Amino acid sequence: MVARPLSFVIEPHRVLDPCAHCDVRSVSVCSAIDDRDLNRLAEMAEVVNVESGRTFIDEGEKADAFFNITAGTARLYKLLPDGRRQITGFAGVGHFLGLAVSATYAFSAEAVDAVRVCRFSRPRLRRLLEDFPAMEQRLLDVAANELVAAQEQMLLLGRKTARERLASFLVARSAGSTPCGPNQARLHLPMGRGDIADYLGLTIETVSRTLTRLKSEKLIEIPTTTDIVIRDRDGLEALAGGLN
Amino acid sequence: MVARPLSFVIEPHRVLDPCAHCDVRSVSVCSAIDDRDLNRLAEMAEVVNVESGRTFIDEGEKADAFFNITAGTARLYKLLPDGRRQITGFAGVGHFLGLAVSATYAFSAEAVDAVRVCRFSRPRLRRLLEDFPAMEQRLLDVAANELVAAQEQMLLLGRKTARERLASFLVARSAGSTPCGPNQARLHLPMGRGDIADYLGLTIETVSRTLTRLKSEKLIEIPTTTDIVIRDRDGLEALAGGLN
DNA sequence: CGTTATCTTGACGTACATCAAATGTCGTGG
DNA sequence: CCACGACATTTGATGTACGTCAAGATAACG
Repeated sequence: MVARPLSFVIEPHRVLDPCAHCDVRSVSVCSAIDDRDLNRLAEMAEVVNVESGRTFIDEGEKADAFFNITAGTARLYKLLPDGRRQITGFAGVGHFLGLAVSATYAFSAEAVDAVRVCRFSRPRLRRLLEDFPAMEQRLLDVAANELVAAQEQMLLLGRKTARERLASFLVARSAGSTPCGPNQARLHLPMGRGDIADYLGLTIETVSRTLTRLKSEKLIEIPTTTDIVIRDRDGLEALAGGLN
Repeated sequence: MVARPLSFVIEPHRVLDPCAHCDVRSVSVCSAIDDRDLNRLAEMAEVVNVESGRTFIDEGEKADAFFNITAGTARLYKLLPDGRRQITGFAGVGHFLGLAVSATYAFSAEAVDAVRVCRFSRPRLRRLLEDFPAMEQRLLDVAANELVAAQEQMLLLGRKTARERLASFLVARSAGSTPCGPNQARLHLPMGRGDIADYLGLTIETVSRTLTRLKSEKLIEIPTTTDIVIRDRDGLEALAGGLN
């Protein structure tokens, strides 16, 4: 596979008023725009498909666009010169990316699986925001929520044990997943162990060992590497919160 | 020292139009409000003095106010039930606090030294924001900047060594401090070793040891425990960035 | 100028990292 | 369908950076 300058496929709009038919709008910042103004949003949006593993935001590059994820999951990360990586978050459907004041991106983003994004040019979105304060307010809410999540993650990275980190990760992921029985849930992990490790500030080996330990303690089951069943949600939550 | 329900002193405004004479306005979000509208801001602001060590925001409590720091430094932190503490940031003059969507505060805030804050009731500030989109935009910028800082801190907590953490901390603190010679700077640390430890995800002992090591390596000097001189800013920055 | 909190230094322990190998998973082609 | 190779995950043996426990040394304070 050869790296090419333009590494993703751009799909020109084929339908009229694509935003009106967007099934992701309800969970994204776009819901702040009224139905009758959707065409203004649509004409500046560009649908981009990013295949698994491809980078679509590069830390340090000129930040000329915002992104809204409409399918798949992306990992957001920062690197140290020697290759150490910290994943700062996983961005799923409805997630808004690129909220930077600076002229360059502060992080990189890569597709974990097949990702589709709506791409907005920065200056055009800026202008849109001036006309639609509701959208700006919505963005402020999003940013405030991310800030809260970031603080929670700092607590995890700075003060929790490996076991507590994994428990926290699974509990957080289980929010909005299919509950299968009382005190239980089944969840799918699109990212590999390496991603989980770099998200939790651990190594692959420690993640693996800790998961098998949680399994032996009957807190979880691991039917496949990418699917995990929470057997004892309360126990896991207690662990995540620092008890035990 | 007995804890009392109302643990800080409220100073009623004595001057007319206090915001107009506020020497902190230029570095705070309040600068987004036009001179002629300042009275609207002033009538909802309340100056509060918080003495050293006092808590003025309690994680989990009802979030009924925003704060703007006008003097001193506060530590923002989260606790685990067994007492483990992670300081998520130090808030200095001009810093805006309380940007939470949720009904309760996501963190606690304590005065490191003597702190003075402007306190705004939440509903009233919300109404003000509706009338002044410039203020809202300013808040969005603030939030975006904090998000960038939070991601940087996640990289620090998840992937940097103790030596790199201290170097990063000192370099970050030296931004905007008095430069005393080329490649040098003098900086004051209002917080103790325990605060630094809880901010960097380390223990007091490791912070102390690492500082003395940086001193022995001629990267810094430690004239007093609360004042540090950076002798080799480039070396410290390289270390902070993960080189060496 | 004692008293107490904070900081530093030392000796030792441990949770997690590192290194290494075995096992499992999945796509590809015979 | 099965054999093969590439890669991800698990498991094991060992190392180490940082934590813990315990004194001293400084600094802060009445």
